Amino acid sequence: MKKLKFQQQFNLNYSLNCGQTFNWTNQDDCWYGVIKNDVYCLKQDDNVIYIDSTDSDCINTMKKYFRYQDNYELIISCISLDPFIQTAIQNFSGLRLIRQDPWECTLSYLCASNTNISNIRKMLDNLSKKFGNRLTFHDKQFFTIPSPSTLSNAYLSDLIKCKVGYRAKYIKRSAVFIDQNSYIFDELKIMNLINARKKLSDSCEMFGVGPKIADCILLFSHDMLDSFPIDTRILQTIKQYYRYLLDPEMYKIQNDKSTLTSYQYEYLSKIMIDYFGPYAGYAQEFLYCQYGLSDKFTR
DNA sequence: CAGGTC
DNA sequence: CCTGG
Repeated sequence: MKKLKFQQQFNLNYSLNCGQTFNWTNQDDCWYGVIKNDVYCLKQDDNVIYIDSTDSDCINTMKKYFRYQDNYELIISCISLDPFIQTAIQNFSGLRLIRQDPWECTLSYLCASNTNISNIRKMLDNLSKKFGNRLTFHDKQFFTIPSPSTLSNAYLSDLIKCKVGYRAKYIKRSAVFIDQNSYIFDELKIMNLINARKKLSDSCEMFGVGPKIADCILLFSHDMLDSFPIDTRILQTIKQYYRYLLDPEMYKIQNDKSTLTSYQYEYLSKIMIDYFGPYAGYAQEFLYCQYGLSDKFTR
């Protein structure tokens, strides 16, 4: 058992359970999760997390994963721009963005279209059980998230057995592409958000990745903290609390339930990033959680 | 109808 | 569109 003390605010539950990541489970008063080929068991006490893991370098892995180096207080002060987000920040104080592995993040969000969090968890769990490697820890079974090469060789029919539905072809095609072109993740890291999003969502090789999922991948696994993914919850939040930031012409266009056009998506994204600034992604996560309070929180 | 996309 | 509530 090792320990990691955070100098600034940190809340493990919020960070793992706010819909950024989908393969952690709370069992026996401990958060269990798999990252790459290792199992981690985490508990929090004050600002310390206790770590039990198969990873001998788990302290450093966790420092990276929970963005230990981020200046949390600075970030919070940068985004505390109005009473609504201030409430969200108070309600979820200690929530941190997580730095995920690019492929694991991509696969998770390929599963995330047009469904709910509990179903995303099930899809990922099914994929891991069927295609991942089995690990044993604390007498429990865990499974790694399957690699691009494994999934690129999978039969579509076996993917469909994992209950991913129409996403099976997205997963298969993206896995084939990433297996052959894993360098794309390194290329993205040195691009700016706009170009990186375009590269991901316009690429017909990354089938199933549109602007929203691209923004999630860039925020959660490419250190683009300005990325502000706009999903249904965030769209509702913008309409309710940030409508005054929008050009009235633009507001008129999206008053129904249909999906945003890419033009509308890019417009809204720009407005919100201009407003919240370089750490807009942190703001997005607080707003996402806050919406969960005012609604049936499925998890 | 749910953290969209083709 | 798949699928589950």
